[in-house]
Amino acid sequence: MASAAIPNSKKPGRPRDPRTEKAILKAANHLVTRTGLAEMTIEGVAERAGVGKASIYRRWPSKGALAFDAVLDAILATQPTPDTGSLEGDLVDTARNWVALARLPGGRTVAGFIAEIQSDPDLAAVWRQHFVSRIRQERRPIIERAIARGEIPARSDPELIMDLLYGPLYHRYLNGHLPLNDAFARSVGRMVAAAAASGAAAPAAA
Amino acid sequence: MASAAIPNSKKPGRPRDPRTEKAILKAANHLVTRTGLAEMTIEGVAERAGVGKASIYRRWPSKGALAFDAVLDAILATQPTPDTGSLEGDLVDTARNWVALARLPGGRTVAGFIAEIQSDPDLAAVWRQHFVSRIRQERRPIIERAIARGEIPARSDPELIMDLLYGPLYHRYLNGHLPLNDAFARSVGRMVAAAAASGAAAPAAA
DNA sequence: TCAATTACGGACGGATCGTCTCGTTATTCC
DNA sequence: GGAATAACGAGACGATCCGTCCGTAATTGA
Repeated sequence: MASAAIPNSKKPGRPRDPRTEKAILKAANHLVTRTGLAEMTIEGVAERAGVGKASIYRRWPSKGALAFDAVLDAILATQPTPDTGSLEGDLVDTARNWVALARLPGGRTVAGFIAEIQSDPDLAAVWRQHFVSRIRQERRPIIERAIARGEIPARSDPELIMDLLYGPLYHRYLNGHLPLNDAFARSVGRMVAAAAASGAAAPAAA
Repeated sequence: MASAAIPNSKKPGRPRDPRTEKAILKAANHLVTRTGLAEMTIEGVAERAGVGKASIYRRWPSKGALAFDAVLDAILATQPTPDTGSLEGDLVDTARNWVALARLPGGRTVAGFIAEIQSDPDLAAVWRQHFVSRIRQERRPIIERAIARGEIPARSDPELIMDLLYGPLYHRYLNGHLPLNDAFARSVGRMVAAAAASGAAAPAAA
């Protein structure tokens, strides 16, 4: 009954060197955070990592997929789910954390991914599943606690509230038409909390 | 005192053929709306228009600038400023119009520009000035009328309200994590109207 | 008439893509 | 031990597209 649970290499041929993968990811992380995803090239990563291009293509199907693996964990680590005791407090903190990430060195990294997924459907699917949906799943307790506290109606749509919160932040982040700062984050959190408290996020009773 | 008001060619050298410019714009419009901005190439436009690449670079500094000129008027023409008599009605109509544009054939055109400006600062400046700011300017009466009707506080921030409205629409449009449909447009308009009516878009009194 | 100037279409060198080949190395199966 | 297999770094390769340069054509002004 020995199934595929054993990580022992049982396939013939030379096994992949784990250091190769680490070197590629490290080089990709450096280039994508320093120069941006658009400027990062597979050839550049290969040169910096001291590997052949084939060793990259053997592991990742595209530049975007590699860059995603190279930076995802670090980005997610900066975005905890707050628990302040009120809906407005949680929404404001969430928004402020996001703005703080965007203003960090390398803060344009997410913008590079949004740009990339507009013309790479495969990467878009990975992005939605492992980034957008994952963060939203982690933020669900904010809404659930607000409902439990009686701050908002029980039927309030969590996805709608999340879109209302993150949407304006991404909007300024991607368009750059107005400052993306702490004051804006607070305003957005306050607005969304007010809208949700008014019951507008629940199906219309009329 | 004859100033530069006369269109007569008075500069030396061969004058530009006006048909060349029209042919380029027509070819660019076709390619950007059919295949997307990322897939459009200057070489492709030149071939389709039957002109040399230099004739394109002589007129536009980049692919994005050309595409922008080729499609801007058509896009703006689909986005009128509604006047329904209520803030919620105006916001809902604005959102619905935008969603309708996004769902049209060629509806990914704007996504291509958002992607492009993430790595083209010059195009980003043009985009902000001639698209984002222009649309916002045209929507100002929505807020002003709502203030005049007493629906929202006089100090309400129009930019904040616009970001709250457009942000969530763009968010679903660019990420594709959830459907961008008429129901969503209505919900967003209703939420933003509720938030603004609550006074959350005005500077905190506390 | 002719020098100066600018537009024209097409040719050109350069960057990067993704694939492929080379000679070598590490591992499995018999 | 030896054949088969697959990963390794290096880089050649054809393809695509970039942005500029080149020779020619059209126009102005002296």
